[in-house]
Amino acid sequence: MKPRVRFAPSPTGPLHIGGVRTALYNYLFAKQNGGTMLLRIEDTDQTRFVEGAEEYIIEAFQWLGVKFDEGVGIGGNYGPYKQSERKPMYKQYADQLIENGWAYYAFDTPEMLEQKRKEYEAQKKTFQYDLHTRETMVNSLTLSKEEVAEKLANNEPFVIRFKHTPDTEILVNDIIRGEVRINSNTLDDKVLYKSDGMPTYHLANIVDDHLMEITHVIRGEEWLPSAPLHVMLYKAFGWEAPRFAHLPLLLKPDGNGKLSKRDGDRLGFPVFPLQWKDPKSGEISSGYRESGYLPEAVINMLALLGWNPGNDQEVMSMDELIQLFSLEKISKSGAKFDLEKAKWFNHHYLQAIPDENLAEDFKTTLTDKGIDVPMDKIVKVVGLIKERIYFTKDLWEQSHYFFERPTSYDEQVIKKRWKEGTEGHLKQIANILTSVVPFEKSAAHDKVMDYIKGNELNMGQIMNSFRLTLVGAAKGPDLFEIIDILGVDEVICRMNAGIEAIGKMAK
RNA sequence: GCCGUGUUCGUCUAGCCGGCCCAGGACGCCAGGUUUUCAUCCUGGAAAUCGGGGGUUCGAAUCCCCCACACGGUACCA
Repeated sequence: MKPRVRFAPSPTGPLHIGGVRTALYNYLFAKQNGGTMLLRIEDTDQTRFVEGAEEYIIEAFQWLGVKFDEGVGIGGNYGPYKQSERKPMYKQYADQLIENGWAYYAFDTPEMLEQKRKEYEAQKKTFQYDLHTRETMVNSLTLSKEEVAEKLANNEPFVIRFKHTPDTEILVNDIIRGEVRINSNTLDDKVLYKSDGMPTYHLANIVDDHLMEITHVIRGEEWLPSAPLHVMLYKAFGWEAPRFAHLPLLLKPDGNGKLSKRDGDRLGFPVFPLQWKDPKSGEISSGYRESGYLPEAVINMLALLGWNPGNDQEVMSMDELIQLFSLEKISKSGAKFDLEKAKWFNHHYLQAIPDENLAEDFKTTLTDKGIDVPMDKIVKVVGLIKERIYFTKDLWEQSHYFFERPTSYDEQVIKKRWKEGTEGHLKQIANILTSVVPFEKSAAHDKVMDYIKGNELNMGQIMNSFRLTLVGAAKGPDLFEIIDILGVDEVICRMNAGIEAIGKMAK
C-alpha cells in the first residue's frame, strides 16, 4: 500500500524551521515510497488565527522545493483540507463517542475550572480533569439524564470530553522510539469538542487523518504525550490507527530547550524559511531566503539535523535524500541548530550555481548602487570571486574594488610592505604594463616577474604594494586577473593615485 | 509535583542483536602546504575515561539495574 502522509500546521504565524524539517521528513518518506503528501491547515483555534500565515506556508514550501500532492492550495479528493471548512462534520463524531460511552458532556465553565486549579495549587497539588476527579465535576456522568437534557435544551455551553477507561495500559508503537506504554489512570479527560462548536486538535486530527486515509503520522516529539489519547480515539471509533513516528526536537544553539523565534533574534540567524512581518506588531523576523541561503542548502542542512544515511555522505540533493531517507535512522535525541554548518552548506551549494546566474542577481545589487557595467564583466568578476563567498550578498564586499576605486588603503599593509624604493618600482611596473600591447595577462605576468627577479626585489613586498594601489587592501584573487578585468588604463590610474596617497600616508 | 522521552568530541552524528572502537566522519578550531596577499582548496592535528554508579561477561559505548541531569507534556493551543 502506498503511504499517505500529511503536514498539518496551524496558521498561527510564520512556519518555524522545525516545522519545515517535519514537513521535509514527511515528504522524503512519501516520495521514496511513491506515496502522497498532503497539506492540511489546522485552524480550529479561531482566536489564534494570523492573517497571511497560510499563504506564507505555501510560499515557503514552494521556495524549498517541497511539493505537496494534495491539500490546501492544490485540491484533491479528500477535501476540504482546511479544518475550519470541515467544521460541520466533526460534531457527529463527538456524538458517536458519547453514544458509545467513550465521551461525555461537561458543563464546567472556564471560571469553575480555574477555581479548581487554584484550590489544588493551594494544596500544592495539580488539578487534572480525569477519572479521579470527574465524579466531582458538572458533567453528564454526575448529572441525571434529565438535567443534562435540560441544559442542552437551554443551550448552556458545554464541551465534550474523552472518557478514559480505568487502569488500561495503552501501547503506542512508535517507529522511532519503539513501544511506549502508559497507564490510562495518569491521563486526563481531554476536551474533544469545544463550546464554540469547534473540535480540538485531538478530535479533528484523528477524524481527518482517518477520513484522508493517512497511513503514517510523522510529527514532532511534543505530540508524544498525547499519542496515547490518539491511540484510544482510534480504538473508540473502531478505526485502524496509522503508524506513528515522533521526531526529536530542534534545540537552540546555546543551552537547552526548543529552538524559538527569540533565539534567532538573540543569536542573529533565521528561524523561519522566509522573512515574516507580523501583521499586528509590524515586527520583522528574518528568513533564510532573504538572508541569502539557497533552498538546497537549507534542505540539506535540515535533513541532517536528526537523521543521517548511515554512512559518511553529508552532501545530498533532494533526489538523493529521497533515495536514502529512512524513518528508522532518525535519531531519538534533540538536535542543536548549528549556524556554522548551515553557512558551510550554503558555500558549498553556491559553487554549483553558474556564474551567469549569480551575475544576473549581482547586477541588480550593482544597479542599486548606481553602478552600470556590462554583463560580461560581472560574469568574469563573479567567476573569480565565487569560491570565496558564503552568501550571494558577500559578492559586493569581496569584489567592490572591481567597480570602484579604493577610497582608503590598509595601514597595516603599508607599514609592512611599503618601503623606500617602492614608488619607483611601481612606476617601472606601470611602464611594463603599458608596453604589453595588446594586453595579455600571462605575458604581463612574465614581464613583471622578470623585472622583480632581475632587480632582486622582494616579491611579496612589491606585489602587495602593487595590490594595495589597486584594491586598497591585501586581499583578492590573482593580481593579473584583476588587471585583466580592470583594464590597463584604469590600473595605471589607480597606481598613480595610490602612489600619491600612500606616499603621503607613509610620511 | 505527575507522566513521557532522551543522554557518544564544542556542534551534528557513526557505532548500540558484545570483541574489527585505546570510538569513525562532518562543521568549527589549530598547524602545515598551495598562492604575490586574503579567502578558497589540500594535508595533518587537538578534541568524547561513550551522563554517573553498580552489575552480567574472558571481554561493554554496546546487555541488565539504580541514580542524576536535560527536554517535552500536563489548556475549551496546536
